[in-house]
Amino acid sequence: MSSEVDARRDIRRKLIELGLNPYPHTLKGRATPVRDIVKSPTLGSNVGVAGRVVGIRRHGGLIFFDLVDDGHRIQCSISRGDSGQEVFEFFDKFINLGDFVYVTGFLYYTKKGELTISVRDMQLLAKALRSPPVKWGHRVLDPEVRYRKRYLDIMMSPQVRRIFEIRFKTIEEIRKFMWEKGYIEVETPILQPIYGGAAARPFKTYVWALEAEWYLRISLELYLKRFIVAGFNKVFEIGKNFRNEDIDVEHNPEFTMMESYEAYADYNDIMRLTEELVSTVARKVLGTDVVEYPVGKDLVKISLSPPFKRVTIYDAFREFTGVDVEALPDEKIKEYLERYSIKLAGGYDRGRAIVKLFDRIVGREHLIQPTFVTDFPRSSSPLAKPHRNRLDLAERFELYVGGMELANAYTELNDPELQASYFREEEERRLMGDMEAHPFDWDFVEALEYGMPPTGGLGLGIDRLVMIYAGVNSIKEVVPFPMIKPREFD
RNA sequence: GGGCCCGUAGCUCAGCCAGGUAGAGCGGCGGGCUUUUAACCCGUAGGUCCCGGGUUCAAAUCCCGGCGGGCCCGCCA
Repeated sequence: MSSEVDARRDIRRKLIELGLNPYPHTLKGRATPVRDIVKSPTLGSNVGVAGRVVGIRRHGGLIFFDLVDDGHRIQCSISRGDSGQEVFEFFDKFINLGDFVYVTGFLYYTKKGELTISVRDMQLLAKALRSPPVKWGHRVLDPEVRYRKRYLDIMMSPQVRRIFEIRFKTIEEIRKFMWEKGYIEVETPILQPIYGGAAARPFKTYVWALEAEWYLRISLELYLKRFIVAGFNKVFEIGKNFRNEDIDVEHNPEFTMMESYEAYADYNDIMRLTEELVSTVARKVLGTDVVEYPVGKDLVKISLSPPFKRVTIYDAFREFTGVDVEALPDEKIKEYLERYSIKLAGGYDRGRAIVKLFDRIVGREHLIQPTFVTDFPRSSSPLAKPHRNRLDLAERFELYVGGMELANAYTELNDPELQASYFREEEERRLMGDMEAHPFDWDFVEALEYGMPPTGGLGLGIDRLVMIYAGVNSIKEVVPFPMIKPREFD
């Protein structure tokens, strides 16, 4: 089974015996990025290139091989005649697929017209003891291998590499966008004595120094608002949240959020900010704000150009189901809950029931093109400010794209007395068994008591945004190292 | 939490339904080949058939239990 590894260990040993370090500290010369060489090749010029050997084609006295450097491939050739006996035999005896090498030589085009380096000298930079599992450019297929050994998935498949290029470029462009809007990027604690800002089951941990049980944050919200209380007008943070819940194609227990808070803004301002961000970042990252996203068996064109559609949650029900939920008596709503086998932890609550029904019936299926769903029932949104025109609603919106909730935002609640009473409601539900009810955060209420200006806040799911940008419908495709059970080493 | 599917060589898979010597292609190794590019030709090595139990003269194959993975449903973003 390990015969291949054994053979390569032999080569490693032989090299050492010959006084050739299989893992040298430095290159013998200068390496130019393959990206630059491919972009504007100067024929006949002497170049030095470093990379991984991902393909070898032997033709007797001539060998073609492919190097990949930072995702860019270039072909090299070694021949007895042009490269010399010594270089030829070094490659033949000591180089395998997967090795990192440094080569110098001259650029030319082969008969088939491919840009190639005619190698004159080479240096082994790092010996690989294992061969890549697939040929370069071909996808690793076993999903378990892909997720467990993601480095192989990325190494061998440019399509997979591209997804992560999109991911990290997206994060970079979001930062630039927010900076340009005058937001300051801040940091808040990941370990917290009281978690909050969302409805979710937390991860618990123990702080030895304080002899106390703490939590990993489930959102960034309550600490960012403390920054607004502190007097910063525009803050944002990009960071990991942790929710101790199930793993599926839209959820990973550890996921990345961008949250922002802006003093003197309301949720209408935040809608404009959000649609501008989503389209601007798309254009920066992809060069376009029109994407294709798999919905069921179809690839659907999605336009991310502002303005996005705006619809209240009640109008969305009317539009997509023909049902006037607003006018339904509680008994009817309970019937619907029954029909869709939705259980409400913590007892029946009209507002929260309506939101659940919305998630189930409307959101996933109908909201493919970017849509702001607004004005949620107040009782479902304990951190949002009641609607200026209707006390039973909250000034809240969710952004849906591709049937996924991408963002959640409020005109933030800044009345400490109301906030305390909403926390009390949550506490009651918690006592009635709702594991995900918000815990009462006294310290946060006290902060509000010192005065928080009118504020608009946004939470944006980065992983899901990247899914939309990359056109993939599983969060595992965009999380570099998705959560998976560890395996014993064999 | 519930359901469905999958697990055989480094990789992709066949063999399982209908029990009877463990197979192919690619990759590896050896040989040939000086313009190939998923190179080609010849040869060769390589297996805990996921694990444990049961049925049977005989289990990769049938049955039970477990482990791992994927997908769907429920819940959350």
